Amino acid sequence: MKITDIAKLAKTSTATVSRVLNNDPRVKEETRQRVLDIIKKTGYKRNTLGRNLRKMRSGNILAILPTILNPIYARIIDGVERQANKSGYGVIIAVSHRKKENERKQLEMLQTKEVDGAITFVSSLDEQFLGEMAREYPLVLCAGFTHCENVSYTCIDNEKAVYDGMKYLLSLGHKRIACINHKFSKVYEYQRKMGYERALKEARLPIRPEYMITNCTDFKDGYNYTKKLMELPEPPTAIFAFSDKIAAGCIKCLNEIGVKVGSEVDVMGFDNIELCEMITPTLTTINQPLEEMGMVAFDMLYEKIKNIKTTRKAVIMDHKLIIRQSTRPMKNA
Amino acid sequence: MKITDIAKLAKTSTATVSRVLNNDPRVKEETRQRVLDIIKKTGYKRNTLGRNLRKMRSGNILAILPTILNPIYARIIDGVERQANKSGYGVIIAVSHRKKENERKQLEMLQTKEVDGAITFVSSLDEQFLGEMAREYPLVLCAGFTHCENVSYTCIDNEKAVYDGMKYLLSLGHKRIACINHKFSKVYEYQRKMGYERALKEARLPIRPEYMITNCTDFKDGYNYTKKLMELPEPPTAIFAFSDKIAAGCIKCLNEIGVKVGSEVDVMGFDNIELCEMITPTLTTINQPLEEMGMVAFDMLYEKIKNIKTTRKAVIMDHKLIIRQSTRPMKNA
DNA sequence: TTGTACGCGTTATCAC
DNA sequence: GTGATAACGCGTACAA
Repeated sequence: MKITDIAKLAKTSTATVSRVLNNDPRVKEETRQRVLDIIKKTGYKRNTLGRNLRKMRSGNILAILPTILNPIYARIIDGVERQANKSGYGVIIAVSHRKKENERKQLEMLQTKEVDGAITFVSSLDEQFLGEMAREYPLVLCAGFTHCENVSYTCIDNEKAVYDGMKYLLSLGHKRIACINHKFSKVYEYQRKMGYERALKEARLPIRPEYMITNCTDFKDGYNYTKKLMELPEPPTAIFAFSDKIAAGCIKCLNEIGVKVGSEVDVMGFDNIELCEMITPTLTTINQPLEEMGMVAFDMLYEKIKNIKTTRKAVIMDHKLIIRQSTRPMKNA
Repeated sequence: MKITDIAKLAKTSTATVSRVLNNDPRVKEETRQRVLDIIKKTGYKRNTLGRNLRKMRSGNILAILPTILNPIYARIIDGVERQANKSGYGVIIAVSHRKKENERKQLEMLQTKEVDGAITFVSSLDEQFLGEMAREYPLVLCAGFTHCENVSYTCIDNEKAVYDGMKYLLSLGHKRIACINHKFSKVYEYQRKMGYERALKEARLPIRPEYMITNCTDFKDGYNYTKKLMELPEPPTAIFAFSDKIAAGCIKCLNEIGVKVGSEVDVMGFDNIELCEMITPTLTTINQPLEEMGMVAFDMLYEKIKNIKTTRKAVIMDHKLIIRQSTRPMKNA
């Protein structure tokens, strides 16, 4: 059943049927009804494949995730999907597993017109390549920072977020604060490090390399590094982990070696995922507005799809300190 | 740049170019090279829109999720995506938010040829409607059970899974075991209830309605219901929650009211999500092979896409008891 | 081994 | 308001 069949049955032309389907106002009410009747009677559904070819668009966008198992990305996608849905776009997810070749191949879907635009996250591709793609195709970076012209992006101010977290820990009376950073050499990791160091400098406290853990990916790493930190001659009195899962690893470790979290040693996370409320003690953290970032990312992409000439945009979202049980004023402060 | 341009530049026909693009062996090596050279030189990429119309397929499948925020679905999608990727299919995600109208509209994408097949999860649609769609289009149910002809499905044996969990708890010496079931009136919830009751009957223990909580959705509910359970004149000595998040709520509550989990009261979850290892004590649970279920679901769908006439299939996956710290032999057993 | 010619289903243009 | 017709880019049956 195709548009020509409907036209014949309604004794009109394909053009008119198409107009009805697209709510073109210049169709006589009587004709419209006749066509709609036939459509209803036959159960005709328009074939999107033909439509897409004619309009030279796919109606889908691509979201390239490093992994979907991290709830952070799930939440961002939730925002993207919600917003895309409103504009009638479908969201195709592609998992890069942080492999350059995968991401490259996935971005090719822009060139083959399989998707009308793409949202990428912490990218493993060089900025040059990204920039070249963005010159020709709608491309947006979400939850990350880029120097690239043409690539719009949205993220929080990571330097300030960590700085604010540190200020809070310092205000509790901590003098020995460790931080645990991620593994992948991304701009935001550098920015977080800077925030950590700035806060210490302003407080006239030393920056101790043994307190600055890097190459930490997940829960298990958080657990292991915490053990090492606590074995130092002068262990820290607070640990600021730059992800909640890592912080959960810290807490797990401290619980096991009998150190009271939230009195003897404070722990702070980053992201504010569901987990924070589930562990004991509950986890103080920095909130990232992930759903909103996803929504903003889609909106920026949509704008680019509608008019590729729009200039690049940066939307910096607000972070927020969420205080829970894992941090408390020091007794001897 | 389209296929005709390449044909002209390579001094051949569009048919031959198309053959080269599709690795048709009956092209002279010399011609093939000439075409490939031009393709490389011009950076030509084939337009998928034209191709899709011609082949009357979209190259995408749809995954209709109740929500993407539950890590369970994220893990299933991981399996689906992985497998789809191998076959060159894209995965479009659509979130139904458990709304009938949403799900219905999303399934329409099959009729409009926007997707070549669909995987649905715990569906809120009546079986009749699902069955009708499945007669015409490739449709698969993942992590759920259905009576529908035409709808292939994959899931674990939920009755036996709960039964096995109960047998384990009984073997530890428990005589008063509560269970906390979900909210949505799905077949699998009924099956789990049956498993719970069968185990009690076989052990000649009474089935106490006050120990059978229902309408429990998430962490917070688990927390609240546990409080109520422990306020009973005869509180249970073990709680079997039919989701890990709910179980985490139980543990949280017990921790707070000073009841030792894993000695005074045992707690058991369901699903084996990451969380189980992160909380204290770690959570005994029933593992569902979620990634594998996603992979199987895609494979079944793929088979249907290739040949819609294939008969309906059911793949029952193995569950597994994972023992951790939240359960232990009772002292006085 | 290659080329010609047509059709996939829709929308846009133009003429009426 | 409406209808005829030409694209959109590709794949393939058929002929050579």
